[in-house]
Amino acid sequence: MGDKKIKNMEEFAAVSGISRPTLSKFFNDPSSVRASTRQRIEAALDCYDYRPNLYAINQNRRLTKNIGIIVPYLADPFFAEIARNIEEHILGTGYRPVLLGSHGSPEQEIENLENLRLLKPAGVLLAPLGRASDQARIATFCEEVPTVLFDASAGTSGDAFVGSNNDQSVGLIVDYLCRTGEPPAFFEMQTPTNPNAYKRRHAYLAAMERLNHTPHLIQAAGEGWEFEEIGFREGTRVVRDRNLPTNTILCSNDRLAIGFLSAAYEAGIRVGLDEDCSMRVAGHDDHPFSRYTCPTLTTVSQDYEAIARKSAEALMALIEAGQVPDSREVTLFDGRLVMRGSA
Amino acid sequence: MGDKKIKNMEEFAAVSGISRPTLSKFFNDPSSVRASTRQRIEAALDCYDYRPNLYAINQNRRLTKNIGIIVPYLADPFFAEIARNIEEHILGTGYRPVLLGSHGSPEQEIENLENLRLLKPAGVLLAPLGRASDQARIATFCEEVPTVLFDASAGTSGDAFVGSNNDQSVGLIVDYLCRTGEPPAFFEMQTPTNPNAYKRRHAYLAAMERLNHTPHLIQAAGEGWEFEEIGFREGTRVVRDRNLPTNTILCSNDRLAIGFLSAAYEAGIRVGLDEDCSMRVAGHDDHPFSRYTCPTLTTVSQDYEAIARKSAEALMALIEAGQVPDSREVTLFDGRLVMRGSA
DNA sequence: ATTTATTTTTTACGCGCGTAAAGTTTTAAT
DNA sequence: ATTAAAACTTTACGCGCGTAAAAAATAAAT
Repeated sequence: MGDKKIKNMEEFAAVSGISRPTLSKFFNDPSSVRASTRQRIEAALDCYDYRPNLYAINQNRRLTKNIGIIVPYLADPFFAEIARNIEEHILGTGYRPVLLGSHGSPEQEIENLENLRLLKPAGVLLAPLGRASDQARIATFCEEVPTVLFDASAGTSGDAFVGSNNDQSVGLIVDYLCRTGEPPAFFEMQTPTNPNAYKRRHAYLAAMERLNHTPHLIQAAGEGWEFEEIGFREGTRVVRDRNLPTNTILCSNDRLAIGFLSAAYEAGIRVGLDEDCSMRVAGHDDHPFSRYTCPTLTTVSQDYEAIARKSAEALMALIEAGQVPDSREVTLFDGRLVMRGSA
Repeated sequence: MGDKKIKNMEEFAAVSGISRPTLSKFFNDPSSVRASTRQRIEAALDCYDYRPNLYAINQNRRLTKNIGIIVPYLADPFFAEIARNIEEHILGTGYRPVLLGSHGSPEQEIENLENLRLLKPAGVLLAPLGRASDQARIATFCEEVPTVLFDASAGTSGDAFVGSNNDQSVGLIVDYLCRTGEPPAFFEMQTPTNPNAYKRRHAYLAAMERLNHTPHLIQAAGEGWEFEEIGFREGTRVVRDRNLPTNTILCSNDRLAIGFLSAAYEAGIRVGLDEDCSMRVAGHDDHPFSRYTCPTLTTVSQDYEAIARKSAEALMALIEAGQVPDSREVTLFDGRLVMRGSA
């Protein structure tokens, strides 16, 4: 590392013997200068502690090297994990990730978009809240900034969408549950905030019809992002009332399932595949915590890594193309069955 | 909201009839201009869509209105939650929070500090990794930027520290466990990454001595931040070997406890207070997920809100003072006993 | 060695705003 | 009404870098 402090690029040009415009090119893209000069610059950087002023750089550039990442809820390990993956991909391309969480609030989501706009980002990766989102303003934003939506869509906003194939994944777990026991009822939120929830509901209905079984929806009341709480509360009601046509429950997502399992445990109902178990519960997403539930949660995994990679790649492609694409690319990843103890 | 787009402050000065220097003052601090002019400006903002260029603003200011927040691991809901609280407090003061996660990596932590330095932040709130942190570089950073450490300390770096009173909180739960049954053994990581872990170990030893009980440490091997995994693996071994002097386990943190409970469940051991239970397990932190474990986890809560508020306040005080304080303020919050099903 | 293409240097201007200084207007106080 | 203080306007300069254009230097190709 360097020792002597350098004030600005002018000064660094003086001590390194490289002209300032060339240095400017180098700092914007090291590969844009001749290899020999690049080495000279890097050698100088070893002797002198200099990094260009971020604000001066971005003031004149129409587009910065910032990439915004917005997720609906950072306290949900699912999103934290996927955000982490995306961050890593972005860093690998020499861009600078800026992570923002919307805390489940549509106002915060818009606020985040506004703040990002001030950063003049090269592009944005957005996982919208879903139903609660201000679709119109998101659409406006997407027209101004290259944006890839992931996890959930918001209308047809965005130049690309990366998500999971709910038809396939829900079909997979319904198939599995039917093969290994009773057909499942579907446990979900009555008015889910996430558009994936609707897709999963329909996928469940379709899968049950395909298999010639009567579908059964259990719809929990409740708003917001406290899914475990909702799963627990309504799960308690479900196991108390005991008027289910089936003892196999497929939850719309793992967080609901975590709450449901907790409710079943409290009610003294054994969940799982053993002889003495009276109920089976499955989830969806392979949430980081689902391998530590009691019993461990059988679920369908979303391919976090693939979604993160593809989202980042799609955005980089957009940025490099430098123009709005002629068509909106949609990528859906298949889920993988994760057989654990609960079903 | 405004409709007409304004390019820069000069233009906005023209249409609003306010001089540019006054506008500059206003945008830096709305309360620094006369109430009547403030109203005129705000009225103009309603008609015209203008926000000052972030980069131009910060270029000349020696200190920006940015406040950096660094947590060791964003995928841990504990840190996600505390970060969210801090963000809210920062926003309330008119500053702009910038959240960064270190992904459990000391290199990333230093990288985050370096990146923050480029942002010329008014101050930084840092929850260091702990033992793995590059203490020297953190110390250097703290001398250059007003910094409040929270959750964990790093030597005596930072102008203030806000954390929890491990002596009190561990003493509290040890007391409780002893009053209601057997004295607990202490389940922890052998080489914990977090300095709190050492404090808790000592607090446990002290509490047991005070109560005239023989302490017993169960030290799990393992590195990194996959605490549930480590708790599960070593928990499995512990319940298999069954050579414990006690059937009450106090875990150094809730994430270890979550893994441990899962292990106990898998081993068919009932945990809790009921007649048919052969083991009690308690944790520490009141992790967001600990109310959904099976059984629900008895633990000591850390006062997230208080830690977040005090950290933010301490930093704002530092910033407003505008100088290094004569003494390093240390604030420790007491824990609250959270009695649930597991002990 | 000559030509040509590529890269670097020199020179110069501008981005949008912070901010200092001096002059003017408004407000508050007597 | 007079005076002093506070707030505002005018004018002007600078921050650190992007970037365009023309000239010079270097490298590659014949």
